[in-house]
Parts: sequence; structure tokens; C-alpha cells
Amino acid sequence: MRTDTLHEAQAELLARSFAALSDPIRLRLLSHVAFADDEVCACDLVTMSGRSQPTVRHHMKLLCDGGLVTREKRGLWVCYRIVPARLDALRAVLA
Amino acid sequence: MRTDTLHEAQAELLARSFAALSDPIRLRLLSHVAFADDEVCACDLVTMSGRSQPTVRHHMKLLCDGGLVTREKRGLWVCYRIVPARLDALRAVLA
DNA sequence: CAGCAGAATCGACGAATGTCAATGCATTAG
DNA sequence: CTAATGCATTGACATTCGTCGATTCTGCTG
Repeated sequence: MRTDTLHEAQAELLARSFAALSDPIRLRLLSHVAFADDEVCACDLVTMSGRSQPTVRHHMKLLCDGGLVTREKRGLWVCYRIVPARLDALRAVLA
Repeated sequence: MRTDTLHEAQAELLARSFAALSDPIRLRLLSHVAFADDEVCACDLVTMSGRSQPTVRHHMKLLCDGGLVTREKRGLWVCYRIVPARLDALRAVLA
């Protein structure tokens, strides 16, 4: 826990990132994106997770807000991509 | 995200550990325990966090359930201690 | 034993979360 | 332009979560 003088603001921000990891479905969604060679299309995530499209959208928004993935609209599709730097940052906190 | 074939059971377990980190107050409680030279008494955590005793107890239970700290009753007091191995495990998942 | 101090449990309540059906919006295909 | 397709938004609902006052339990001390 390298969170030395951890005041409210920092704790708040960190908590939101960890909260993004605090749901089994989001962990599965994230790992699917992380292991994709390239980016992953939203509709693939719907199929893969077995949840409704709004539900997946909701979870992906939380992952975006937590800074763990980026969303990019490409024509009719939306593609997600992992943000390795954010994972690194969280790992550093747990050191 | 070293969560290759991440099925429900594993995701569930991991999610519960991350959920323990998903609240600012729990992060502050945990970092306080992590940085203590020795163990930390429950009443110190109440003072330090500014929350009620039942609330602190509730959060510490979640941290215990997530395997991040251990609780040990010592006479009239209860002492908490960090579990470095659990932090290591979570860090490994984010690699 | 009686009294005290610290921790655990209970009950309640408002807030946040996970979920999906229904609907709206945007972009591509014909 | 129209239709179709994929994403975004809304509204509703049940569930979980964070919080604390009140109470009970437990171990120490006189």
C-alpha cells in the first residue's frame, strides 16, 4: 500500500478505479479486451458476456470512467482498447 | 490483466477483493494499517477515520473478508494487521 | 460480584448499483 | 430517401451498500 499520505481526493480517485474492478462481469469484460490482439467491438462484448446491450454499455462506461479502457467510435461500431498505463498505476499502489 | 481463462468462480473471488478496495474510507483504513510499524487497534481506526464504531467495524470486516487484513482479539482490544501476500496476489492479476 | 470499556450485533433508512425493456440517435447500404 | 444496423439514453425495479443509534456481548479491574 504505497498510499502514504492518502487524503480524500486521492482516495476517491483510486477507489473509483478499483470499483471498476469490483464486479465479476466487468473483470471478464476487461480481461477480454486486455487479451485481444487489437481493439474489441462492443457487440462482441454483448455476445461474450450474455448481458443486454444497455447493461454492457453501462459496465464499459464504468471501465472508461475508471480509466482502464478507451472508447473509440469507428463508423457504425465502437471499439474498446485497454490502457496499460492505468493498470500499471493501480499495481504501483498495491506495492 | 493476467486473467486468461477467467470463469465465473475466479472472477467472483477476485471481484470481492477489489470491491474491498473500492471505497475511499476502506483505502484510508487499509493504508493506515499497512503503514503501521506493528498492528493497529480498532479504536485508533475509529478516531482516525471519523466514522462511528459500527461503521468502521463494517468496513474492516469487508477488508478481512477480502483477505487484505487479519483480525486478532487481544484481551479487550482488537488488532488488525496487513496481509502482504494478498496485495501481491492482486498486483499479479493486474500484470 | 459490580462496574466499566471496548467490540460485536441489530434494525432502519437513504443512496448507489445491476439489470433490462423500450425508445431515440447516428451512420451505412440499397 | 428509406431501411437497417449498431450504439446511446431513459425509466423502472429489485438488490446491495454505507451509515449510525441503540443494544448486547466480552473481558478487565476494583
